[in-house]
Amino acid sequence: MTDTPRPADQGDALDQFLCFSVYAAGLAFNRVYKPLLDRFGITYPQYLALVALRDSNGRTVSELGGKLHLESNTLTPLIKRLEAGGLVTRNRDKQDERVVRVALTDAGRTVVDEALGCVPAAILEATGMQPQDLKALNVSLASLGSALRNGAAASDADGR
Amino acid sequence: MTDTPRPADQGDALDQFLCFSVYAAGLAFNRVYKPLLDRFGITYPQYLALVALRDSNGRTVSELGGKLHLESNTLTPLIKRLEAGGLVTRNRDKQDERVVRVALTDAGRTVVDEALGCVPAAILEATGMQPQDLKALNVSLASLGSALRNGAAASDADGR
DNA sequence: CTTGTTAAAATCGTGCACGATTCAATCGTG
DNA sequence: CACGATTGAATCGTGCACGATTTTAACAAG
Repeated sequence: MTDTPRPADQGDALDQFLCFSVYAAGLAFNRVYKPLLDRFGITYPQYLALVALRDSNGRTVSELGGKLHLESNTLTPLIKRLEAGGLVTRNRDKQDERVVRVALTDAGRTVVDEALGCVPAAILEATGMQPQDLKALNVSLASLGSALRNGAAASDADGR
Repeated sequence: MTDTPRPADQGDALDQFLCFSVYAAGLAFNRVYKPLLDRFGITYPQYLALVALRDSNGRTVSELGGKLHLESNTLTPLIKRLEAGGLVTRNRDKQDERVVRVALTDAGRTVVDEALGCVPAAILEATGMQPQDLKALNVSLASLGSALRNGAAASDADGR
């Protein structure tokens, strides 16, 4: 533990790629979250969806997708699994039968609240970083993400 | 286009989560990479694997996994797809028949070199950020990633 | 009312990521 | 040499992410 005798992950071309750091950090987050969320019987994307629903319950699949940056082809099965677990309900909107509104059940709200009560603190500790550093990193990454999303649209509108 | 008239992705709890910024940035990177890599017939993880191989050809599956932070259950099928595409070869080591050595073919090397010739520049442009800012972000993220990986190991050795 | 169009969600096929397990080769010790 | 333990890779089942397509509902002329 005092030394990591694996000199293999330094100095390679991959380490110069920001995209790889993002990719690897995503994998690492997933692995830290997994044992924490297993106790609630949910996965990491499901956790994100539940947190999004907590903020604005009864949103449509599209609206949820807008927050999570996912389409219905990914969200529909995920939400159905949450429904099968009794954490959310899915109901067609009476005014517009095309849209499906997703809402937390009482059990679902309990799970999110309990998870939010302990998971973020555990994650914070796992990062070993100061809250203000994490916040700064969060701001940079959020702006990177929206640049990548808008940039793709811009090059479409641009000239191709 | 000058403005993004969707007020839906600001101010939510998710936006306060660093893990979500990492997750969303990863999705966004994937979407920018996809059309760029489609022309070479490879996926984003396959691209990362080829770049890793370019640095140290003939590495074992485990060594490659050490660089990419992946296990054989993920790498084996990925490498077999690269082999099916004629980009790498897989050979059992003569000294130790347990290990499989993966090497770029000439076609594979050509693909990586051509991809590296144009893709990184396109990605840089898509981020719309200055190289030094990206570099700083890369350093922060790399340290976050290794903290998350070591933190898990530390809590293993720590009190359990 | 009918027909063409748009919009939201769902469905399908492929590839990734991972926990758990299996299989074969190597090694360690007797 | 033998045999239990370890190691490296592969296999299997589940869930995610995505492109492409389909289905159903709403809407807009005519």
